[in-house]
Amino acid sequence: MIDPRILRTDPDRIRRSQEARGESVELVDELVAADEARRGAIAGFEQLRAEQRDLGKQVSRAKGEERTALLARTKSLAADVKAASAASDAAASRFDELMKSLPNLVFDDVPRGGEDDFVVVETHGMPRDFEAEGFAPRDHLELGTILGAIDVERGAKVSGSRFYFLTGQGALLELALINLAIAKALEWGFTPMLPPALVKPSAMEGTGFLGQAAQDVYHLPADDLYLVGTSEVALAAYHSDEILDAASLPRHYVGYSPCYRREAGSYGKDTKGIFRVHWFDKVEMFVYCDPADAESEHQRLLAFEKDFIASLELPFQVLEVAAGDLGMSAARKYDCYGWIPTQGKYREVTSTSNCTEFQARRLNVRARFAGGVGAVATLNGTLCAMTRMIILLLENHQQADGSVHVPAALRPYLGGRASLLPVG
RNA sequence: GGAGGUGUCGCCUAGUCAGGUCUAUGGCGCCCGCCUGCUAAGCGGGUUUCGGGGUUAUUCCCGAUCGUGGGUUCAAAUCCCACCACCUCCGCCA
Repeated sequence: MIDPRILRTDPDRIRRSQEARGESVELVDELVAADEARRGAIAGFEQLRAEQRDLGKQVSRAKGEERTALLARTKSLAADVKAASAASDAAASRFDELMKSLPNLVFDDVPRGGEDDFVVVETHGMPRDFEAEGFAPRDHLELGTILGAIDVERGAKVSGSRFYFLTGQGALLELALINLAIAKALEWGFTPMLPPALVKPSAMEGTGFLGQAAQDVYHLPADDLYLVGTSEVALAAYHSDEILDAASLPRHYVGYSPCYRREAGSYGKDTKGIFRVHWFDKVEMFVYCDPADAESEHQRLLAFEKDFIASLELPFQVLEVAAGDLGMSAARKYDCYGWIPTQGKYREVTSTSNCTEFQARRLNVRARFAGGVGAVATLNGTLCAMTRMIILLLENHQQADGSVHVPAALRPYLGGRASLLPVG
């Protein structure tokens, strides 16, 4: 939720953002009206309540007939107070509901447009020329089979489409990636976290995943719990309803958890292999900071992502995502796209969002700053999404014989081996 | 899942049985000031959070807030109901 005060100071700022997102601009006028109504209702209630309190004191002192007379007056007043209280509650929750439907404010300098209107910020590394090397690259599924690393057939048998098993070297590869990612994050000063993958509705709602993204989320109705699509959800809710010491900011957390996504609406898209799956594991960075530092923290998260991908010797690009393609909670988002040889293009492998105070307001995460108590800013960024990173590693580092070169950074976590070899 | 206990504005705590100056007590911690060569002690003041209003430099006024939500009542920290969290014990389980 954005700061309601902006409605009275700069509603045009919200209009610009809504326009950039391609969302309703009329919502702003509704919000202003609802805010007005809310304040009126509250003022009415407060006045009656003060009267009631005064009369109550008189009653407590009065005796005999005077008391009887006062009781009669205050009895009718009580009904009015009750009605006014209900009216102000209703007006307040109407306003809150509207505010919750409002996505975060996009920064003015975010590129305009939709999914295809991203801006390529940087390009790192060079895709290999397999033709020059004299062989046609195998896709990750074929490599995974040769290496005995990925089993999608049995994944489908056991759990359905878009499920897989990582087996043998594949399982070891994921474990190595986790360890490398956590080791790097520790060097950068992050606190490691193993968060729950099941969360309450408030956590899901607070992080902004129950809006337009709701159909992509698994829900367990028997317990009213949600399966998280990213550990961001639990990490953001970790400090909900808390007032942090400003001196403890910025707080850097790195979480590892499974991620579950229904992938509704992506039927027929990326059906081959493990590019788009209902479950994968991910190491995720999460930051709580002073809103004034959010932009610089965002750049740091992006730098960490780049460092990690580069350490795995993979060619990639950094994109700034256009306003119309931002999630509900992001004010700005950078994606890193890694090169996939058999697709001949760059595909998403990491994503980092600056959510400014949006999630913190909804989850009530505040800090005691010099100017008073206020919402913090939250940011998140992928350090390593396992399935996609495995795809990039297998495809980019494959050799003509089906073996796969292991980047030096990963070797210590793979028992020192320099390549993954086909299994008989 | 069963039984019992606990939940008060940072921490501890008084108040709950007998509803009404509770406008929530006291201590610790913290902040400001005084005193002092410095520190400590001492003394004085302040110290929940949210919302509304007045000023926008500080301050001030009003309403809500005693785990959460309902109910009873003119009036609820206090009485009633439901829920939540934690603790102890029992059962089950990795």
